[in-house]
Amino acid sequence: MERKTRVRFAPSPTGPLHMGGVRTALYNYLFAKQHGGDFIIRIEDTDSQRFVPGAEKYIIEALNWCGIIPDEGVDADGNVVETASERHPHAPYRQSQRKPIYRQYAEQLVEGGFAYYAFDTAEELGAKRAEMEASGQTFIYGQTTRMGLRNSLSMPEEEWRPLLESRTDWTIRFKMPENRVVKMDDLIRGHVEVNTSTLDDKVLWKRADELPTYHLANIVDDHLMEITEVIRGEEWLPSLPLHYLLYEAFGWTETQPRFAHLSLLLKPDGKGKLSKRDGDRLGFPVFPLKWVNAEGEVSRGYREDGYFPEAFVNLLAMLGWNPGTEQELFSLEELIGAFSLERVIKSGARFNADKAKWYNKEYLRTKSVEELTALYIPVLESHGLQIVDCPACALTAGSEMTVSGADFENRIFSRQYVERIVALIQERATFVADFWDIAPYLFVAPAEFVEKDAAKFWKEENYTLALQVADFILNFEGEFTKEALEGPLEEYIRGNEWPMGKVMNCLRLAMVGGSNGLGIADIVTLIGKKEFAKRIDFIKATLGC
RNA sequence: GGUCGGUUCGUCUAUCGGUUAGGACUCAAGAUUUUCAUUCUUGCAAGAGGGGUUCGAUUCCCCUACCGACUACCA
Repeated sequence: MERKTRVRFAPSPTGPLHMGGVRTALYNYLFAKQHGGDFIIRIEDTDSQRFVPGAEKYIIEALNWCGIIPDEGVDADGNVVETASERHPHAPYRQSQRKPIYRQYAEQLVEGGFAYYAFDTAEELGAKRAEMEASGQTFIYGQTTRMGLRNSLSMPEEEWRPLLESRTDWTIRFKMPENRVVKMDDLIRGHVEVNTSTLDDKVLWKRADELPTYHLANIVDDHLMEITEVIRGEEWLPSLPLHYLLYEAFGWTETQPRFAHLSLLLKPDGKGKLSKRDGDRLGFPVFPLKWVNAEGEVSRGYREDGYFPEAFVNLLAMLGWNPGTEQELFSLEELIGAFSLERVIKSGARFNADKAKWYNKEYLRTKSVEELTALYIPVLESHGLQIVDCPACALTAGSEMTVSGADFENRIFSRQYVERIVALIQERATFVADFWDIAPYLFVAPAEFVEKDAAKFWKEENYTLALQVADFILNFEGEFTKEALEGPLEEYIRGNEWPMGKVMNCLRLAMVGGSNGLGIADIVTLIGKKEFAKRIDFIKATLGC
């Protein structure tokens, strides 16, 4: 019988989700949506020791920012669902709240002869491990050692049975079959075989906190939640044989999900997988959102760094997957249509910060001026400017605001003025925050001049001409727009056979403070004649003429 | 150490045995521009090594090397 596609993302709330985790969630989401199925989020908090407050909320907020919205597991307010309902028949979705479910399944395995009780303390095992490592060997709790350890296989029942009652530190371990070849199929990696003789007896359930370990909880919940495909990180591939064997032991092989193991995200340089430290070291975020840990240590996030969620999702999708065509820009909707596990790359992908920026730049170009302006206004305000709405851009009582909507004196600018600027510099930026660095002089007059540029251009033979050009601009009678001014201005300079570059750069030096920036006609028609004249006066007073 | 996985330009990748091994990012050069940026053009740059199989291997097989994951009462 064809089952409805149901996949899950099952993070452990031990810290912020890093971008590799977001990618795993994304691939799960894309797969689910493409097959018209459900994307479920389940919190795997079976390790009470490593629980980090706030991590769960962070994870959901991060996915939400990316547009990865779960069908199940989280309610409309972004809270993990704690009780079952019609919409959430499989709740709760936090494993700590599913505590009562697991023990019976663990006991079921013991009864079936697939698992056993183990009474060795953590200290005893630690000592054993240290002892064997000292002689260059590796200790594993498994088929070669289990009969020499304290468990319900090695001890007579009358001896271990009372221990079950009197002690609270025992565990249930899986009894790994001997010398069996487990044949597995992975949607990405193909056929894989492993001999069980190299595998150990994993702990499935811990009496101490009455919680299962990952392996048991995972299999039980995936089964109960009717998961059809498990798409997870490569670090789980080595435990896949155990998971196969668990499905078999439970008698659930008929509905066993199919597995797909994703490769890891690697460091941009050197060896190893991408880690939190790489971001700090190389200057890019490793996390989707900013995170502050208990010690007050701050990790930057893509969102706070100015990335658009669409760009972040796009770049993540392309890190380890490609459509087989040369298309690189995909919306989430397009990704849903194009995605396929068959085209997921087997090898690890090295993250490249330059490419990440390129994606953002591409998305920034597609944004509307209105949207970008709304994002830019807070940046301007942080520089001490006031942005007001001024549809007419006309003079208002008590304000020096020019017709162009800029009042340099009082540092007040109209939103419409900002929009004109955004339209001009949009394609020069990678992030909205770059807007300021590209053209601060459109809001604040230069207070000083780049020495090198001033020395190069502010020479008598240049500025005497430039000042005449300035007069031409000031006395320009036509409509004071770039389109109207540009032609006559150029004609005037060329007509006099003056050196265009030198003259223009003199004026640019006065307007900008340096020798690069927008076109002179753009700048002067934006800032207006009054501000233009002020800047000319200022450079004359400062550099002399 | 053992088990499993991986290996095409610096990076992300295409190639389903026959290609001048393609694209993107980065970088460089040129053109355009009043400067800068944009844009356009061009360039640099790759099949880890060794054996097979085959008329022919980047592609299939084996070995070696290297990289990675796992080897917890963590996920």
